[in-house]
Amino acid sequence: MAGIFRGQEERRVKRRTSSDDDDGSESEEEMKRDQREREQLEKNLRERDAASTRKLTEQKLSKKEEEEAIRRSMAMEEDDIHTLREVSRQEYLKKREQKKLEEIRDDIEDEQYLFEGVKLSEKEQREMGYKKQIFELLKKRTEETDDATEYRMPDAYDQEGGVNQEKRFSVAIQRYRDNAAGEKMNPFAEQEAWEDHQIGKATLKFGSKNKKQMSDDYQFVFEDQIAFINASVMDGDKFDELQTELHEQSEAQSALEKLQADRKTLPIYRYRDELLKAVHDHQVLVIVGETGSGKTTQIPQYLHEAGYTKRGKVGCTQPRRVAAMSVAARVSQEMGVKLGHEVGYSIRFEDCTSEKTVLKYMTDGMLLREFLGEPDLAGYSVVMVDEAHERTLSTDILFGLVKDIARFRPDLKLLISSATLDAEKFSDYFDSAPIFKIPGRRYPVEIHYTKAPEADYLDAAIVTALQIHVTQSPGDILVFLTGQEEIETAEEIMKHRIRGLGTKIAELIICPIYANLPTELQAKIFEPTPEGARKVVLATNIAETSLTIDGIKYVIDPGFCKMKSYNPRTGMESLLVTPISKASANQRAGRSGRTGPGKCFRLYTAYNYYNDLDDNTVPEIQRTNLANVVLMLKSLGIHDLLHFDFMDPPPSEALLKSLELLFALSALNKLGELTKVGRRMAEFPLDPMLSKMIVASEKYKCSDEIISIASMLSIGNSIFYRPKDKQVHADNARMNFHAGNVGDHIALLKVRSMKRARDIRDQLEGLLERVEIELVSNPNDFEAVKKSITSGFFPHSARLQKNGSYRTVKHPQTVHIHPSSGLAQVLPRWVVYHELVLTTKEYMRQVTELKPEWLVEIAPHYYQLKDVEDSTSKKMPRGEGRAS
DNA sequence: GCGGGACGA
Repeated sequence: MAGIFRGQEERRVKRRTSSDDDDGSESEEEMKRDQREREQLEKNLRERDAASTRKLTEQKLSKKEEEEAIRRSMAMEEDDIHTLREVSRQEYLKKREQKKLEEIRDDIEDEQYLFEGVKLSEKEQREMGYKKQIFELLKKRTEETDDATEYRMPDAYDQEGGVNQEKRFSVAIQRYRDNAAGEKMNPFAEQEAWEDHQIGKATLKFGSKNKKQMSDDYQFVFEDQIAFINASVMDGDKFDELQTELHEQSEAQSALEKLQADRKTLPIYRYRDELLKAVHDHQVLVIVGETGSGKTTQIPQYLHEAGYTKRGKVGCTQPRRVAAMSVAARVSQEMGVKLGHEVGYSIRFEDCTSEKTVLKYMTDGMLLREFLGEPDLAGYSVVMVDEAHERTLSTDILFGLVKDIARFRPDLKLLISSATLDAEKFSDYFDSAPIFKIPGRRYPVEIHYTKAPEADYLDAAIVTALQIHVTQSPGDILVFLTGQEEIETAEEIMKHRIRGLGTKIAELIICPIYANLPTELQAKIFEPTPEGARKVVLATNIAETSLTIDGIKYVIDPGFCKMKSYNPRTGMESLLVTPISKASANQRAGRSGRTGPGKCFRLYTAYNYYNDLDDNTVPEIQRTNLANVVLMLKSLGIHDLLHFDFMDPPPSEALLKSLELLFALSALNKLGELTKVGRRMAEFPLDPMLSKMIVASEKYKCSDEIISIASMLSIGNSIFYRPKDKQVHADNARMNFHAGNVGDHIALLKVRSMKRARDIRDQLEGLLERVEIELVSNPNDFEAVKKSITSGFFPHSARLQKNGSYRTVKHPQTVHIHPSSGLAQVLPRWVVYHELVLTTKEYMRQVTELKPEWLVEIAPHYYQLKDVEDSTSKKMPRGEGRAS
């Protein structure tokens, strides 16, 4: 059974909450060790700085080269923050370089052999010349850097029995510094960009036209070759002036001073005073900060330095937990304070803050929760909504709320940070707030479009990947696909084709990645590519924002993703393969330009891009079930939801549907006011139907079982990992839980081993106490459990029809039991379901049998006797499918 | 006969 369950092992850091746990009580030994570590670190840094200064003077870097070196060192900042799992980059870069060298040498040899006696055109001769030139340059550099740079093996910072947080972040920071130092020594930084460009150009030409086709081995790949047009270049951001502070400070005395010096090299540093003035003059400010500008780490510090934290905290929201954690860690290092003291973070299950905390990083959903306890955010003097362009459900609601409180709290400053495209829109929404632009640092990305539309994008993506592998210079490939199944198919086809090509091409390592993949398999994509090989990462949208993979130089973008859409009328959710937006396409392209110039191959035409794609993705708030949003807003005292100031209002039908549901659950009274039940429900960070189920469990004395079920239901369907090759095995394992056909909800009770579910359960247990519900276990009374479930889910009832399908009772539509359900073969006469999904059919997921009379008993306001009178019962054999 | 991705005092 192991391996079937997806171990949701998020890296959890030990809580270090209260301020009193280390000030006085830190043991002497620890202090000594800390001291030793600090000294060692400082010593290392001094040595490195000295070496780098020497090197720099020797090489007499031109201003431009220096600029390039800084740019490179900065580009790594974000990566370090985002990928703590990163292994030593230095080593990887070295290998990559050697690989490049060998490949070019081989290329030159091959070509000399192949073109012997063939008359080359002038252009071809010139390209050959470039290659030889590049080869010489690379050779020279490899020899030089070999003795100049020290390579370090990755530190193991995950120890058994817990994660040493200090160690872990210090490793990340150290690595960041190593890279910065290492890159500064590279006198060929600028050269390399040119080389990459030229290599790409040269090999593309040779590969597709002449050389490779002469060899039969490559025929297969090139039979169905796809023609691309290089239509545009997404420019790297330029910054006009060079900042020399970094080098002036290179003899810095301590690690902290060095960090401070590094801060000054960020693009944002030059705008510091201007920014502070703008914040002083305006209450709301829209900040456009490109990737790598340092806005997330620096702005809160600037505000702190300017004294804003004297009046209250500076809060900065992130859409993702890891981002909140790692940014906070970085900032605490820069400020030289312990994480959780002056700088802290707050995410679900983990509050790493104390009374001292003045800079607080948190997930956007967390700030939303804080609103419930502190509707005016009195504790904050500044709120910064970062990555606002991602438009998560939580940010959209935050917008409305902060805009509202800003009106009666003139001392509260709001910073909204977004990408370029949306800035105007944000500004308009916040009453024409000024826009403050900060340039970032990014490498140029060449965009290629197909000449003609591709009918089969999956096949086209595979062909393109192989095409790149054979013809383009080293650098890993990232392919965006829509889902697990597609990724598995692509992996199979690719493996098959590679086998067909035998050993004539370099090794191609295929790495699938999607959220449902077990963590240990996910780690594969972060392993550095071995020498002589190339990695191709087949990813879902997860790689678009949530994780950063190093070494990606080519991106293949078929232009599709799966998107959730919600039909408020039927209450049905579905995942549709939809064309992506322009914003999304650009985000994808940008993934190739993180560590060097990159290329993006779009499997659609330039015409498609400009005319068929939407500018922005439809914000989540317009395509989701709003029941818990409505409950939350109601409990914040916002009554007129239809006129609430949403930036992009959700369809009113969705709002009305949610209000109707909350009324049915008796969370709202007839006037639309929150009831006592509703107030208790709002305490739970769950869907209202689940909250209601918990609240109702008090009456049926089975709260213990119910919160287990609720936590399992709320983590959704990602429990069962079901890889293609082990489907049968996985299904058998799952069926074991359904022994006795007790219904899907109760079957969940038997699955207790998942960490995330446990976390949620623990949280819910705490909340039970808060709303004064006793934790009572009643393990053998399934009827009580089922009645509790029914109390929350009675609007989701369905009745069996003669043909084996079901019909929902209240808003009649035909549905089916999902094949993964334990009741799929049993077909009870009456069921409640957790959710409706539209996939190949209209399915009810998570189904439990119920007695129709319960509906009238539990929800007399919702069901009348005539609704549940079994008109078909006379035609059906008695007793069959009757509730037990 | 079946899964985009985040997120929650």
